[in-house]
Amino acid sequence: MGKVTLKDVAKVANVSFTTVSRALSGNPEISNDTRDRILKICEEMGYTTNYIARSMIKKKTELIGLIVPSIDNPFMSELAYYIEVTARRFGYNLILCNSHPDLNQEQKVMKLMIGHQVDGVLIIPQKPGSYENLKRYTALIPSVFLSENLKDQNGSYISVDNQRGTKLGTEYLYRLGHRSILYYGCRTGSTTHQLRADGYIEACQLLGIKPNIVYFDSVSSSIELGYEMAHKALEQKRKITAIFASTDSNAIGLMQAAREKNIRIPEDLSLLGFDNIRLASLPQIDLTTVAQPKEEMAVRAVKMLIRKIEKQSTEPSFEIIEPVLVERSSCRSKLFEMPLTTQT
Amino acid sequence: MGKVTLKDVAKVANVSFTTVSRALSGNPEISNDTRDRILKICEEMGYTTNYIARSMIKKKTELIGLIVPSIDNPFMSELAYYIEVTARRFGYNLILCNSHPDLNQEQKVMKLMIGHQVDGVLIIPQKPGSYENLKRYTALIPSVFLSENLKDQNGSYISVDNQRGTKLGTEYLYRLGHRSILYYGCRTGSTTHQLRADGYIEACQLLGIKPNIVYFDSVSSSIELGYEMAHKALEQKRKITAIFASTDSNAIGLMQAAREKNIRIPEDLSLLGFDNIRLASLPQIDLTTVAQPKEEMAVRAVKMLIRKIEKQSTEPSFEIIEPVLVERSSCRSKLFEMPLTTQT
DNA sequence: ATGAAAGCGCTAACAC
DNA sequence: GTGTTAGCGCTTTCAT
Repeated sequence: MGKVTLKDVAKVANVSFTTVSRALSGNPEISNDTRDRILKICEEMGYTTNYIARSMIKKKTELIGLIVPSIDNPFMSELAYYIEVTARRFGYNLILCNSHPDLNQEQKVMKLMIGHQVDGVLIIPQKPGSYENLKRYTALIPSVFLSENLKDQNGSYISVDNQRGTKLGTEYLYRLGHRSILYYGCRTGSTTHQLRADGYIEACQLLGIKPNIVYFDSVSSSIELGYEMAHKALEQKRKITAIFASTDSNAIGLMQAAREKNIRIPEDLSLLGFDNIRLASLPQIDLTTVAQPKEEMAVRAVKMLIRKIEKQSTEPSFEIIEPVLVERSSCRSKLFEMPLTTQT
Repeated sequence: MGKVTLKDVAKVANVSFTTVSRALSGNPEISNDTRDRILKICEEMGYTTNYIARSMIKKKTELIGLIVPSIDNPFMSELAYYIEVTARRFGYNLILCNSHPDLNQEQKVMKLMIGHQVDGVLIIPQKPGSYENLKRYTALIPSVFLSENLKDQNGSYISVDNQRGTKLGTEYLYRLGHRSILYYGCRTGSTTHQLRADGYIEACQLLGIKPNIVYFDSVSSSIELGYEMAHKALEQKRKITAIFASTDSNAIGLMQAAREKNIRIPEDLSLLGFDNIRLASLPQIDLTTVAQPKEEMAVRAVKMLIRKIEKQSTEPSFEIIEPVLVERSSCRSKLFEMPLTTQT
């Protein structure tokens, strides 16, 4: 198991180990003959560079830490995929840690990563309190938060324009003829959710319709929660013609509850989601939704982090990504319902 | 950004840096006074151990490499979640790489991980050829393959008992009264799929019913493929009463095709899957399936790898996990259809 | 064009 | 108990 080192190669090639190092690093101050000869010997002996040793000197590991609440969440695993691919494209590898179940754990893995000398950290925060929780460490090392607005706190982040997203969605429903739109599942205590609700309210005011919001008093969204809370919301049914769910998960949970109540989507009720998780595109779901462009977010987060690493900067900066409406089949136009006579 | 080192602390504490090292490592050959004093100074100065430097000497990085085809696949991200949690419980961290799109890439990331001096590698193989593809490197470093049978090739692996799984499933359908069961989506060229088909055939022979298999000529399963291939398979409808899909993805794709053809599941057709991916439990899907116990597989894979690391062993070994039938609503009993008179 | 030597931050073996 | 020294595998001066 003893790995082949520069010294081993040097011995065989009858040169100093410095020369071998030069051959491998493409240093020009070496004759082509020796370089070729050495490279061939390296290949034969199965030499592999020890990045650890190199890091000691270069003070760079080419490692990026990725902290996610839980990688088995489809939204996060998709982000993680694009992050890994992008990072590797720029020569960086990923150390992955789940920060669940609590802020303590999140701190612990952050410390761990710093100990491993990662060049920078990408954090998908676990809770609204995550930024405060990690502040002490993000000051030490280039860090970027992903997917949460850090409004008013001076950290770096990439986030979708949540407010614009709900405004967009509300306008879309309005254009389809909906005038009584319920906003479903605003999580109290989350900046992101606050912004989403704000966008909805703003659009309502602009369009002259009355806002109607169902709040959730929980720390995370899930299909189960969306299902449980749905029954209450669906009681309002007579009045409302469309529901704008704060997340796709909530929407999908509600979808199930609606089915049990024999409320057809979109015939009886239009349903709009937010996030565009994978599930939304499943034929059995086919949910119209306001998409967070995951690939773009991941790519920009990695690029921002690498810029910070290269400048050794911990200065805050941020980028806001435009959301995109993805039309599927869960919303229908109410316009065709109007009797033609009204137009004459 | 210059991090605090042992030397820095030593200077402040007025001791040699060895003493500081001893204080931190809990070495007993040191007075309580100095230890406490030093620990306090470390805390104040914000010292963090440089694992990189430690690794150089210990020749252990406490890092495990995880190679997955694509982390955004829900099955894999779920496995990855349990792997990370288990690994960290044993003091190991994870380096994550996606091996897509090809065997070349898989080799590249494997080399990379070895370069980073990971203590061992966990591989979710990309293709049947992956083992052969990585052989050269798995010989160098403790490695465990996960989720693929490596029958006849001498590598280490953890896999569900695929053959037993399909036997189990077929028997289940038989018990429900099905006698004409189509096996849907056997991928040619995959050992795993071969074993699954074998289990189905074996059960059929034991039960005295005729095997009926639809083969897929592709390298991976997906909902889309399951959907596309379904139309042909559903033509056989008159004769068959149940379909056993080789994977949940295939089952879900077929489900959609069935709906378009107005074939009701389970009323007109029973459907059984394999894997128990997250989607299967979605209320809108609710697919009965033969589950791969993901958590158990992940835990056992990590434990096996750590055992190898501790023994510095590259000897092959394997563990086969028992599949579990998860009943949901996509299969129905045909028994009640039989007129009672037949029993008199 | 090549070699010798220093040193990255740490642990471990050996003195005292 | 504490300090001294060597050295992990590599890159990077500085000589030659």
